[in-house]
Amino acid sequence: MLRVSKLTDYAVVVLSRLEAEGGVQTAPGLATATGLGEPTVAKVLKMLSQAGLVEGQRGARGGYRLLRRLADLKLSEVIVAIDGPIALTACVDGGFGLCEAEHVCPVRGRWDPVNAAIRDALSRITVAEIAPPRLPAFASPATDPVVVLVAE
Amino acid sequence: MLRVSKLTDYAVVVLSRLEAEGGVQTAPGLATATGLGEPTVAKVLKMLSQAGLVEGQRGARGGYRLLRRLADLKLSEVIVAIDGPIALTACVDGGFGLCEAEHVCPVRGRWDPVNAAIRDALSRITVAEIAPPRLPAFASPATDPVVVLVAE
DNA sequence: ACCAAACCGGACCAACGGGGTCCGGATTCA
DNA sequence: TGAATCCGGACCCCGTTGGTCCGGTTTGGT
Repeated sequence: MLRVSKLTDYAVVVLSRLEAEGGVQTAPGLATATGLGEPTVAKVLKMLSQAGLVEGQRGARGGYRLLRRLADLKLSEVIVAIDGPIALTACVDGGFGLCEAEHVCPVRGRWDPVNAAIRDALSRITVAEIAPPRLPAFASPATDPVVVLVAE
Repeated sequence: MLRVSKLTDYAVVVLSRLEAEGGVQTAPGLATATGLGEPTVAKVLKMLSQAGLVEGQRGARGGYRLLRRLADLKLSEVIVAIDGPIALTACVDGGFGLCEAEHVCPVRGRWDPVNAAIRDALSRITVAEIAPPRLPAFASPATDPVVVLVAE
């Protein structure tokens, strides 16, 4: 269906929350602030950390810190960090001889301009453009309102 | 992984073969010509027929016929025909009611410009541009190296 | 009139990957 | 020392994808 994973969507939410609050924030804190599951948020942050988009500080008083402004962060970077390389066809990855029709497949390498076009389009959009301008205090649900944890 | 389905890839192969040979061709014939499984080719052709990209003629001496030149066929049309609507996130363009975390999700509708950018990029590429210029049935020496495109 | 070829519209099933959870270990600060 | 927190895995459930198959219908040829 030509879709990115949900994790990428979550990453945008978490990143925007990181920038909105600023400083160092813990994974549990971000989870409650965004309404997402804590293990899921932790997973997303781990991936973003491995990709160098955020930095993790271990130990007590630890947490995650944004390394770049969202306005300087391309959406393609987030997608690559979560979903892996942007390649529309399955034949491109691995390099294994797994494709049984390898010697028959006539379109090998022909998707390259398509991949380039997609990559170009996604690199022209910054995370700041699609991030919610401000995390709305979603007042609709009857559940306990999410309290904004102010650092100080 | 931000990829289109294999069926879409097959569709490009089948379409290019349809145009290369011209006229009306049967699904089994296209299967043997492309090296793909016959049921798979039939499935792809059925989808393309439902989308109005090809026309099926039933009965003996039947087969499928290309309705438009590949140069006039946008790649996005093929993707939509096989994979469905192009929407990177499960929440399709402001759709309501389907997302269970509707009141929690803070990025609703924010992926719309991204979707638009992808659609635009894919509609600027024709099938003729990525279709193999000629189908090498057997003699393909696999010279073209497989390139992995990593978005920056 | 009959049969074979071919499309049509489904249902069906196995395999893969995504989504989510959990745990033990390492690190840092009070 | 102990609590808080990140880190790096392993693990399982489930939906989608892919590939196949079958009966029905249409059409042309003998």
